[in-house]
Order: sequence, then C-alpha cells, then structure tokens
Amino acid sequence: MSDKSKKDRLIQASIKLFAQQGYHNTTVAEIADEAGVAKGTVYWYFNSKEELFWGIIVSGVELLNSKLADEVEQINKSAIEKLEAIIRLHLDFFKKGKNIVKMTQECSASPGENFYKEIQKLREVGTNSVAKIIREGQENGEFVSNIEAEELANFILGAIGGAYNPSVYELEEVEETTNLILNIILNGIKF
Amino acid sequence: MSDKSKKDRLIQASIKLFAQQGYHNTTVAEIADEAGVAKGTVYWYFNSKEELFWGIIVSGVELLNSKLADEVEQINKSAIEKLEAIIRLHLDFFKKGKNIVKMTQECSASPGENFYKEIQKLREVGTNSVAKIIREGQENGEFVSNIEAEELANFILGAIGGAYNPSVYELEEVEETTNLILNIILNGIKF
Amino acid sequence: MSDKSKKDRLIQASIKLFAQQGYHNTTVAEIADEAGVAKGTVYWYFNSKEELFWGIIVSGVELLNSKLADEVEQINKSAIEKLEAIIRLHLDFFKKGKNIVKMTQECSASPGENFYKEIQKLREVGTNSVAKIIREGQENGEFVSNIEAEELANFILGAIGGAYNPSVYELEEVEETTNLILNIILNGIKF
Amino acid sequence: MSDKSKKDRLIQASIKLFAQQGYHNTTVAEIADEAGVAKGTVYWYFNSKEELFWGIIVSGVELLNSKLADEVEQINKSAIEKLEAIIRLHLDFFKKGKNIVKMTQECSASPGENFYKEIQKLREVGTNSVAKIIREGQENGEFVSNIEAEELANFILGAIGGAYNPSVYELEEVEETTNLILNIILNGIKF
DNA sequence: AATGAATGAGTATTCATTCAT
DNA sequence: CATGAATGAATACTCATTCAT
Repeated sequence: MSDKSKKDRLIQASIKLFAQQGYHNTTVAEIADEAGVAKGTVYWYFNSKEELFWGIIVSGVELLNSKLADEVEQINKSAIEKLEAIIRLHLDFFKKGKNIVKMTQECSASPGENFYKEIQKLREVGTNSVAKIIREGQENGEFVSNIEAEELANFILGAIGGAYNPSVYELEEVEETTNLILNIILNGIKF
Repeated sequence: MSDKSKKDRLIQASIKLFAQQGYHNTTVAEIADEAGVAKGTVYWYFNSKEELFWGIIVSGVELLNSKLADEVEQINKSAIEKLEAIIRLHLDFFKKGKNIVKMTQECSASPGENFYKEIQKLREVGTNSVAKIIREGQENGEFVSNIEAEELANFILGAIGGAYNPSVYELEEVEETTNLILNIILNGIKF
Repeated sequence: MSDKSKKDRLIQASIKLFAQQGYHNTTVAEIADEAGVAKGTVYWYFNSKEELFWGIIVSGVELLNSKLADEVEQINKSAIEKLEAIIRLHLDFFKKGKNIVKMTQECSASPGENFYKEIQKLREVGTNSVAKIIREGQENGEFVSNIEAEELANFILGAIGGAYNPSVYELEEVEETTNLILNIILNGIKF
Repeated sequence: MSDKSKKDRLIQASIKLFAQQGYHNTTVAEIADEAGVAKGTVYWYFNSKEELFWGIIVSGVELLNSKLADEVEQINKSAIEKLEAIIRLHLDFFKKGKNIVKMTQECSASPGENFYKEIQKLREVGTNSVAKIIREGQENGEFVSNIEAEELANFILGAIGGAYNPSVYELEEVEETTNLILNIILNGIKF
C-alpha cells in the first residue's frame, strides 16, 4: 500500500491500465487490483468505469486547453511567438502525459461511446485557441492568408501530433524539437 | 436482399457499422442483420469478428500503400512532384473511404487489441514510402536536411490527416486542396 | 432433459422457483439450472428476469379474467348463479395454479417493483367483473343495496382469498367449498 | 434533525421507505439518509436490515394481537359483540398504521425470506383469537355451525382485508364501516 | 452453404455489513 | 455513541462462437 490516497491510487492505476490496454480491455477488477483496493472501493470514489475514464481525460485536456487559452491572451507577443509557445505546450503535454494522450486518442477514435462527441467539443476549444492566433497572424501580415484559419489550425495540430511518434522520437529535447517544428511550419520544407 | 454475394454484403455491412459505432459497440448479430444473413453465416466466411474487422482494414491500407509504393518508383518525377502525388493519394483515400479511415483510426488507438501492433507495421510501410521520397528530395537538394526523413514523413502525414477534418472541410475539391497543402508543406505559412 | 421445449421448461422452472423462493431470492442461474439449460438460453427466450416473471403472472391472471368476463356475459343466469360461478372459478384457479397465485400475491405486495402498478390494473379488471354482477343483483333485488358494488366486490374477493388458506384447507372439494362460501356470502353467519 | 432519538428516527424512516418502496428496493443507506444519521449508526441500534424490518412488523402485529386477545377474554359480551369489536380493531389498525400494514403484506408474500414463516405464526395468533370467538358463538347458537371455526376466521379476516382497499375506501368512518361489515358477515348480502 | 438455437465465459455494478477512528 | 470509508460476495445480462440440422 502506497501512502497516497486510495482515490489517487485508483486514478494512477486507471491511467496506466487504460493507456496500456485500452478502455474495453481493462476491467474494473484489474484497476482495483492494481491500485490495491477492493473492487467496491472504485465505486465509492467514482460512479462508473466510464466516469473514471472520462474524468481523467477531461482533467488532462482542460489543463492543456487553459494553458492554450492563456497563451492566446498574451499581449506583447507576436503571433509567431505565440505559435511557438503553443507547440511547446503540446510537446510538454505529450511528454508528461503520454498515457493520458493515449487515452485521448482512443476516445477520439471510438464512435459509439458516450464520450466520443464530448472529446470533439473539448478538442475544438483547443483548436479555436490556435485558430485565433493564426487569424491574428494573418491580419497583421505575419502569416499567409490563402487558407482558412480553422483549417490551418487543424493542419498544424495534426502535424504536431504526427511529429510526436513515440516509436521514432523520444522527445528528450522539447526546446529543440519545438524550434524544428516551428521552423518547418513557418518556412516549409523546400530548400 | 441485394444480389451481391453474401460475403460482399457482410463486408459492406461491417464497414458501415464499425465506422458508425466502433468495433466494440458493434455486435456480430447486428452485422448479420444489416447484411440480411443469419448470424452463423458470418462464421462461414470469416473466422472471427476480429478477422472481419481486420481484413477490411488491411485491404484498404494495403491498396493505399501499394499506390504509395508505385509513386516512389516513378522515374522522371521530382521529389516535389512525388510528394504532390502522395498528398493527392491520401486525400483520395480519405474521400472515397471515409468509413475505412474511421476504422483505421480506431485500430491505431486501441492498445490491447491484437491488431494494434499490426496496424503500426502497416502504417510504417506507408510512412517509409513517404520517407524515401523525402530522403530523395533531401539528397538532391529539393528539401531541407535539418530534420530526419522519417520524422518529417510523420509530420507531413499528420498534417495531411489534420487537414482532413470532415467537420471543417468536405473535400469536394481534391486537386485544389492538394495544392494548398503542398504549398504549405513546401513554403510554410510565413508570409 | 425432458422432451418439452426449452422455453416451456424455463417457464415451469420459473414458476416453481419464484413461488418457492420469491422473485428476489431466485436467481436467473438457478432457473436455468432447474430447467437444464445454460444461463444464456434464458435470454434467448426472454428479455429479462422481470419479463419472465411478469409474463407468467399476466398469462395466469388474464386467463382468469377472461373466464370472469365470460361469466358476466351469461344470459339466463341470475346474479346469484353468476356469483356462484365466480367463486368456483377462483377456487379452480387457486387449486390449479397454487404457484402462480403465490407469485401474484408477491407481485401485489411489492411496491417499488415495476409490476406493482400493473398487477393492480389487472386485478381491477377482475374486480370490475364481480362488481358488475353485484350491481346487476342489486338492481333486480337479489342483493342488498346499502353498500357500493365495488366495495362489496373487494369484500367478497378478499373473503374468497381468505377462505383459501392452504395450511387450513386443501381444497380437495371445489364444489363443496364453493357452496359453503356462497352460502355464507348470501346469508351470513348468523344462525 | 428532529429531537427524537436516533433509534426512533430510524424506525420512522424505515416504516416510510419500506412501505413506499418495499423491502428489497430500500437500502440501508437510504434509511440512514432519511433518518439523518450515518449508515454505520443503523448497526448500532439494529443488528441487520432484516431485524429492523422485522422488528417493526412484530411490534405492530403484536399490539393488534394483544388487543384481539383482550377482546376474547371479555366477559359479559356476546360473540357478536366481540366480533364487532374485532372488526373495529382491524379497521383502526388499517387506518393508523397504513404503512405497517403494507409491510405486513409484503412480509406475507415473500417466500424465501426468513420472516416469511414467522409472520404466518404471528398471523395465526390473531386468527386463533377470532376463531375462538367464532367457536364460542357457534356453541351458544349465535353463529351457524356448518363450517369450521378456523376456516371461518380466515374467511372473515380476508373479507375485512378486502374491504380495506385504499383506492376505493378512505376509511374515514371506522364506526360506520364496522357496522356495515358486521352486518354483511352476520346476515349476508342476499336481500 | 446456411441457419439460428444454444452456450458459458466474462463484467460492471450494488449493497449489507464491518471496523478503525 | 457515531461515523463513513472500505469491503467483497452476489447477480443480471451480453455476446462471440459453435454445431446439429
């Protein structure tokens, strides 16, 4: 028994198992076991397996979203600087919360689950922040204008996500990677 | 009852339901029902639900992969022209096979399933084709060299996937979109 | 394995166990076991434990109700003769369907269950038939009129139910008992 | 928080909830909640949910039984007068203790529960009192003799219970109702 | 080839009861 | 006395798979 609270232990066990095995292949019994508590205890702290899963997702994504929103509000920063910050925030999120990122991905790819639509809403919040920065940059002449801001935001976030490929890249150096990605987004890959 | 073979009807029903509801929320009974056959018949044509699901994925992704591979082999084409072709191939794939794309995404996001590792291998084949083109372009001076080809391939494929966001974009004009994406990848978004 | 259909065996097993042990103390597993089928088979024939229980009740009570209704429609019979027939029908029901009667009683005494209100409606149908006969008798001067027909119907049915007390009375002689009860209802117990 | 003792509050809460929802659909947690105490406190005053339920039944039925017994002992009263008193006692019980009556009914209809046999014994005590009066009346020529006293007691108690049908009858006038029922029992319904 | 009745392993959830504080 | 966190046995129901016909 760790000295952490049982609720905490349950959350940690859930993150680990959900990320490793996926939502459907993880049983409540396994989670309780991993956390070192009885099965019934799970239901003292959470109303359902779904709530346990979804609660973890929300807390992770909302934290990221709030940081993105803060960045948008920055005054005295160019759109490019904000874009750089946003890339860094994402890479940080990927690095610190690998398991939660996995859970988020499963969430987004599981139509038929209740949380499928919810995660889309949550994601849109983040995308909107990025789109706002893009629009800002387009208006003040920093960015090209021949593509819609929302579309471009999706493009950029997709690229960042693509760049984060655990098997290829272990993301030791967030700063360096941030600059690399920023550079490509800004200038392209043409020599 | 359509006059198509039962096997075909089962595959079509599966694609529809798996894409709509996800793997775990689609039952074999539903598939048989949608196809207009008895539940037992599913097992005459397929060994398991998993095989049915996975077979569809493989056929879709391998088709794309083979087209990508063909493109790599093209002689008399610059790396940029090949990259353009590859973007077009992806957008075509997204447009024609929305449902299979959905299935592929769920596949990639379902650790704990047997096909989780398989889809990664399959994806790698595609990524390798793209990486080969990138490397070609880096060697002949078309592309920048300060980033590894594999990494860049993931980045580009991620961006293409991000750009394909059904809610934002209905992908009516593959050619136009291809040029837009290509342009950004080559030249970046800086004005 | 009996040669009766599995559905039949499930119904018989349910009647036996529900009557002996009550709804809440009978598990689906026990029923399947008693019927000699697998647990899943229960759900091939019935949608839920509740449906299995309730279906048995309904079929029993509706059969009784339809016989009661037929009796009301009899022409060429005095109200007293109809009353006699009704007593006989109830005693018959008690004798043939002891177990179903038990289930019905549990049903009526279990507030909080979905079927609690339903059984009241079902019972009312029977009571209305009896009340109709009472009213008929009151109108043509066969019965006293100083008490409402509905009330009297409940009184009579309660009395019949009270008279049927398995521990006291084994109901071997339906005809004899019918006459006894009818006599008391008509003439009272005063010497 | 009322100023009544916690034990009292628990009993009142139990009566309310058991009557409304039934034994199986009422949880110990709900009772504690309704009484405004912690769940564990229930087990300070009662050994189990069953004991709590059963204790209430017993106290109610024993009170009625003792009054019935007192009535039997009355000297200087005819059997008819005693019968009248007994009807009044039942109607009083029905009126004052609606909820406990409901609990009693559930009790009697729940085979498989430990208290199922107990309530039968308890009921028999009451029935015996009534049977004693019947026998008395039969011996001194007040009542007809062609039916066994126990049987007749059940018949009468069933009728009284039937007459008490909350939906039909609100039992405002115990005296009036008593006379009505007595009259029918004594003289029957034949005009 | 095709059917659909039958199977039974697997799982989320409930809730009476306990006990350290 | 009182609490409420913790327990774990118990259970209805699902569904991929099988197989006799």
